[in-house]
Amino acid sequence: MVSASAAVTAGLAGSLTKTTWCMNTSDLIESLVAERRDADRPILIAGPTASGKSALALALAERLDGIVINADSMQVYDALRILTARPSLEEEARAPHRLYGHVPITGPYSVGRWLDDIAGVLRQETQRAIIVGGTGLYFKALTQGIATIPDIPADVRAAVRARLEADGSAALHAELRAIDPRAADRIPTSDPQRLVRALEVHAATGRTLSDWQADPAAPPLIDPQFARRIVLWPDRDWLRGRIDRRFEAMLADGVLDEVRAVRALDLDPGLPSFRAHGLRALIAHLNGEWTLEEAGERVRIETRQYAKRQFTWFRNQMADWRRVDPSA
RNA sequence: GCCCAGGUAGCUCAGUUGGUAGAGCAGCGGACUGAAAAUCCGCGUGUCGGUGGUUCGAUUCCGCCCCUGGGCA
Repeated sequence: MVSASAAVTAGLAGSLTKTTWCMNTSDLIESLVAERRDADRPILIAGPTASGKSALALALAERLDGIVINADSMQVYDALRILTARPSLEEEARAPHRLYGHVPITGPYSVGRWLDDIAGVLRQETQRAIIVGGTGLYFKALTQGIATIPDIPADVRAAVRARLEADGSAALHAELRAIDPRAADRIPTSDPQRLVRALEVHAATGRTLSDWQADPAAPPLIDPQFARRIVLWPDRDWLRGRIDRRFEAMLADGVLDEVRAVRALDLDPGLPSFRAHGLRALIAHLNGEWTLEEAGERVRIETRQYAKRQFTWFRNQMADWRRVDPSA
């Protein structure tokens, strides 16, 4: 008992070095509650989809009088509560929640907007910040900073995309090589998203993406050395079962009604919010193109593949975060 | 019981005029600086249903057997 909590304290103190040992979530909660002197340290909780992040964050918020702040790129959209597995109204009532569903589904959003949003929240709120989500890039920007590049006007973005369609990626890549050889070296012709990004930054600002990124970075909003950084690391098979069951729960909660309402808006399927797993598949089902069985299988596959990419990110980009096993 | 068509990678299939085989999907690994639930890169040994035979050599040809689907009784 004594030695266990001593080990926990030692582990927290040494969490900057590589942590290979795991603890379960209830031990984690007790250890964080026990460290009273560190009550101002933000808690960062990452983890693959369906690993139980939101429940852990809520439990910690209740115990520590904290505020739960979203770090998930899809849970920000207002019309997709069930599909993106956002906390329910009842859960949101148990502790303050910020940056959930605060963006219209029709709107653009990005890591930059999120950084602005969370900066505002951190400035205003005094309760302990518990930042939770699965979007690795958001945590990276939060703890390491990101180049300060102005917003690109929508018409510039549309123009570059139109030229990609018209001229093809090889032509655009050659163009990029002429203006920003460093970016051309690291961005493959086959990666349209990054190719377009590099070109639109230059078109809108007159500076190359590489130059912007070479600028000294602004200090990160959260000092990673100061924060408690936790990444949930469940067993893969356990997670697969959770993903399957979560989809069944979404159906029971009325996800088809939610998707039907979104479909009725007749939005552009190119919208960022349409990247939400299952949205296209369930719309296809509602249109009679797929059976529910087929759409469900698609959703489960998309979700599993995403979880795998998340593991890759966490393993290689968050190697020094403390791993906690929710399946233990 | 008879006839026909199939049994090849986890799944759906292609292929080898006899020299032990390859796609898509799934899966696994990796990258990641403003759409990141995105975008992109890499990874394919599997008793080629079983067993006998022909052959230098059979997954490929022949015999028998088993299984699946369809048809006839």
